[in-house]
Amino acid sequence: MILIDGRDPRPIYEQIVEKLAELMVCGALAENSPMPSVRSLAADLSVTPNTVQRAYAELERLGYIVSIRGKGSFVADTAAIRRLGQEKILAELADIAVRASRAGMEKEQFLAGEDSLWPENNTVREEAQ
Amino acid sequence: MILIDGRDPRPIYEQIVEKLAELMVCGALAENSPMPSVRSLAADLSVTPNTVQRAYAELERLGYIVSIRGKGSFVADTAAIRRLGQEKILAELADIAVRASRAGMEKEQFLAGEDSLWPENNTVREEAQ
Amino acid sequence: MILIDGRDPRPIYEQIVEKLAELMVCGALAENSPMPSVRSLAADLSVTPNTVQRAYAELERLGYIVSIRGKGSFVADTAAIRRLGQEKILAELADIAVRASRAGMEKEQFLAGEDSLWPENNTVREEAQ
Amino acid sequence: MILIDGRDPRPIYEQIVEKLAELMVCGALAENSPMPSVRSLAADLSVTPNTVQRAYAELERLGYIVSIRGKGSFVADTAAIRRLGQEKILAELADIAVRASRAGMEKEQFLAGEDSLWPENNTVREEAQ
DNA sequence: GTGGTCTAGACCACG
DNA sequence: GTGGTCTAGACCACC
Repeated sequence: MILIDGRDPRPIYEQIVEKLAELMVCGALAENSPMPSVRSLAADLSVTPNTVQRAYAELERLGYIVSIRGKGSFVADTAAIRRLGQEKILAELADIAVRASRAGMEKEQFLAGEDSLWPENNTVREEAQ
Repeated sequence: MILIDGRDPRPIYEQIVEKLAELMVCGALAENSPMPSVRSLAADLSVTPNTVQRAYAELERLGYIVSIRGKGSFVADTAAIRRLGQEKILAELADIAVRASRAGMEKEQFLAGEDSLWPENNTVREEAQ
Repeated sequence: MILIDGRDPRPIYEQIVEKLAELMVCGALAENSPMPSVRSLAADLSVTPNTVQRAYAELERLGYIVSIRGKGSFVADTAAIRRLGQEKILAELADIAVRASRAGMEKEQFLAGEDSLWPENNTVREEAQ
Repeated sequence: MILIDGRDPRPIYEQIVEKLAELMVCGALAENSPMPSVRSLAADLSVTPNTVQRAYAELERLGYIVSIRGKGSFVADTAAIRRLGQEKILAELADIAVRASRAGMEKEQFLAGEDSLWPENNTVREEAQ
């Protein structure tokens, strides 16, 4: 389902949070559907349940899931999650735009790169990797 | 010259690296111009020279500066640095694009947001927030 | 009659206890009147009878109801319950007062806030929020 | 400095958070003053450093302290903390007021109790306990 | 020295 | 079975 990268400098629980959040934003995890249990996901990832627990706690704090003691964890309102995700992406985009500007890129150059990088184009190009 | 943010979770030396790299990408630090000495910069930032030293080492590893024993540190080939910076930005842009696509954003929506976020536009529009 | 909040971190049985206790303190459940049977309330709330059973046990321990084997559960002496509830509230009030004092609030400020927060006032004032 | 209560049903780390937050709201911990280190406080309280660590993480998330890797943890802007604390107290007061109202208390009764419970009065009365 | 993460195991309350 | 807390000990990066 998801994979953790030992070379990634970020803590494991944070990688789990990001991967799972992405799956929800993509719509791969439907609203109200049950998350894998803390223990089972921990076994799958070969990490201690404690670490998964921490990731789930973070996800709940961010409003991505709700955890119910004795019943399990469930993904929360998907529409809100997608909205949050899109806002986050636009914020990152704003940041990258000012950095591009300071790096001396022209607006047209940026938009062009932007245009050609959109995934639907990539599928047409069929590049390796 | 540059300022350290105590609330930033990243290590201090990394903040220094990023700030200095940005100054080079912007062109604020000209090619071959001498970097401030480790000790003077450390005094300016009120950090231990050890930390600045580490930042300089990282900058040299990244190819942003060259250190010459007994003479000091100098900013390296600016054009190459800018090129590197722009490539890095495009890579990040590609990543953001696929995530936006997966989050259900339309290409037009993305490009529009992109267009309006470009810094020079923002200064011109001056909309009420 | 009462509703369970899935997002409430407290255990379900505790929510049931609180809701029922409130109904008694309000006077909505008259003295000696029969409580709904464990099974019927469980069906109403869509929880397992086990959970309601636990709530009733807690209510009996607190002196809010008396259970008579083979006959059912009945609400206990209402006057005493109300008195208990009021004492509990005053105790909480005392705690809040010392904390407010330590937080640097003036007595007048506290009493004023107190005055304006009384429910009957709120309905009368109807200020724009 | 602070004491944890084994009979308190709340988790230990939460008790620590509350106690420390209170000390800051009271002004007992001055702005920018260093918090005890995770390990030393853990030793004082006879709990594992992990538990104190969690409490500190929560305090940082709430904006009460800032933790700097390799340097220690420091109490944040005291004025803002006090303001937050006072708002929290007023919120609790509002809650308790509606409960008192529902419990059949008269507004005058509530305000009177309120008035006599203010700590400055207590010091005059010099009651035991 | 500091804060932060992780492990391996245990216990608890809940449903 | 579930989520949640805690322990005892380890390791890491940073200053």
